[in-house]
Amino acid sequence: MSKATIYDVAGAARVSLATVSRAINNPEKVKPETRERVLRVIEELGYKPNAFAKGLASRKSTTVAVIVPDMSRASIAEMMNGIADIARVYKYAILLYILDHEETPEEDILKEIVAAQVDGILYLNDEITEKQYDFLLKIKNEYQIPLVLTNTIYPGSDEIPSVSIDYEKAGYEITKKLIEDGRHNIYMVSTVRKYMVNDLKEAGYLRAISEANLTPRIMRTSGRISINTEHFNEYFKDHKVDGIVAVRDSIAVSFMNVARENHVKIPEDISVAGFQNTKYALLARPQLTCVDVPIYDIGAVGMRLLTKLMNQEDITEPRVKLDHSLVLRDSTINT
Amino acid sequence: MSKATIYDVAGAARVSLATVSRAINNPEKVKPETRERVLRVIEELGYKPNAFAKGLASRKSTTVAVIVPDMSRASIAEMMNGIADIARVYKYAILLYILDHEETPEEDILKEIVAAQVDGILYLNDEITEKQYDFLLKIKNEYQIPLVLTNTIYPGSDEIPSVSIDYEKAGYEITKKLIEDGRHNIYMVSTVRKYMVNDLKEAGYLRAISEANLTPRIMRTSGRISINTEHFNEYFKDHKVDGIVAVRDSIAVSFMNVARENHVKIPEDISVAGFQNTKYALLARPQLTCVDVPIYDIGAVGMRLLTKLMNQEDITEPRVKLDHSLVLRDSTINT
DNA sequence: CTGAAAGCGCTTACAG
DNA sequence: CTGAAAGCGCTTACAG
Repeated sequence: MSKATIYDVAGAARVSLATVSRAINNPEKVKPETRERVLRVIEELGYKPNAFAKGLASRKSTTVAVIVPDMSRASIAEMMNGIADIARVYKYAILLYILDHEETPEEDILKEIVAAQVDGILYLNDEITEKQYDFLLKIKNEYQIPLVLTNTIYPGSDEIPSVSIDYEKAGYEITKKLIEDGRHNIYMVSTVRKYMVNDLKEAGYLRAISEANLTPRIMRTSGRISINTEHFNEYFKDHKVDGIVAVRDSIAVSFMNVARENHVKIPEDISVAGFQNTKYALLARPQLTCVDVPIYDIGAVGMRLLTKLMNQEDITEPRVKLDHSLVLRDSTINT
Repeated sequence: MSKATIYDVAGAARVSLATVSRAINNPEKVKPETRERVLRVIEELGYKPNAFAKGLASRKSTTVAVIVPDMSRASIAEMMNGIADIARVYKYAILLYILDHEETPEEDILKEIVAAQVDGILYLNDEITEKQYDFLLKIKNEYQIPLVLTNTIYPGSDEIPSVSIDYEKAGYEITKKLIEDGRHNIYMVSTVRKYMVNDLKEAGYLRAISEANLTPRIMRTSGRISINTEHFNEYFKDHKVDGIVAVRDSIAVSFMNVARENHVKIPEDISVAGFQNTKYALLARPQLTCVDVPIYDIGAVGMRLLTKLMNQEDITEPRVKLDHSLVLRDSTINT
């Protein structure tokens, strides 16, 4: 049996194709006996409705598009697991779009997504320019495709719902933790590239620093180890530092390595903290203190929110913020 | 303009819808002037062919399914980047299926994939049971859907093409390297769970060990840090060891941490090596010697192979093996 | 080179 | 509760 169609099922079950369709999609509208008979035939024939025909006729695809910047970022990958698990529960298929920065204009990809007739879009890119945001808004409004930002927050507008943690607060808390360690020269190590969430972490850092009447010091470097290692070595030759809050665990670990090579002791001389609570933090020595970001949950809740939107349910809060926590380990003093 | 259809374009360009279709799909069959006119209208109207109608009518979806076990494994994520980049070149969309071990029977997922009418399937799961393989074969033969195994090798059969490196050889080479370090009690640290590729790494290890007339010692533990840390601590209390080949970088790093905590020096006392050349290897201290697996390329070549299959092109070699290399760092002696 | 028409496999009012 | 029929938006022989 290559592919059984609805006609084959209808024939074998001696009903019309309309009844087959109902037995599948609106079982309660079909007499139990008929339904059973039809379902049995479906089973026997291994029938599966052709997704294209279904999508064309119903104008619903039960497919969502997930747009991600770069799969190999640890946070994105784990978020995908959360998204996929919830998508499965609600029977949505996932069309994956990985952005290749700059090469394919994002507009083209979005057009493609519209053509694919997805029922909803999950946007995981953590840097959004105003232009991109406007484009997303256009998609939402013109094409009426529900849209959720996951682990991204667009500061200006609430129009597109988002799910993340309160990064500003997290940045504030982790900085405060280092201040409690008795540190006075605390640097935030952020990225050269602008990411919305890193801006928020920086804002939280600045709030804590200013509250404590310390001098804010933000260093921007690269997420690439080979680059930031150099950079750390150079930069901290003539900078006094006793505390580091890095926007990513891996950057914090990278810093710790450089510190050790310069015979600086952690946490005795410098307290170090990161963000995310990845495997990097656990494998590092000393183990890294960091903000635990519930990244799986962010994906799951984002997908769940999208299903609500696709069902036209009312959303009470357009900006969902999940709880985070501080994980204290050996890279800070923790008195 | 919500969604322009082919009729809108045909009307505005004063041609039939057949001509519009041709202008898009077989431009050479349309008179240049007509074509230009049509294309201009398409541009103006922002027309994109409805993917469902197109799929239904043409019985091709220009979509491939990618089946993965767990997104958050570093190798899978990076492979996805390679897959996506090539998919884009050939205009294929990606339907992502993440397996939730045990919960949803894989058969159901595969049925779903068949229903989705994908043109091809990339299978990234690195453990395949005989039953699963038979099922994949059935899909390939009954439904005629091209299939490629990526970074997985099924030992028994060549029927489904695969792309990977020569893991047996890599296992052999890295073990040999430790033997050259002068090690005699070399353990392979593998996983409790059976993965095809780890079997191959073990086979290579065994070959090198037996060639050198040493005693093979395979320890199986978990990829989870909390578990394997305990396990290492316990196990190596009464086992002499001077060399470790771990099947994954992160396991090797985890071992190095335990060793250091037991005041064992690396590489002086024990040479340690891993597999993959991930960021873990670079962030570790000492930096980890390992087999470099061109994981992005494996994804890219796998996708490329699939496009050939989908175009009915002939495949000369069903088992593509990409080159790997040994990256020597400070966790081995490297005389 | 172009158009009219059939058909892809479903869903969904509309009757009955 | 069930069936006949229109329609979803395309592609593709078949004529011309």
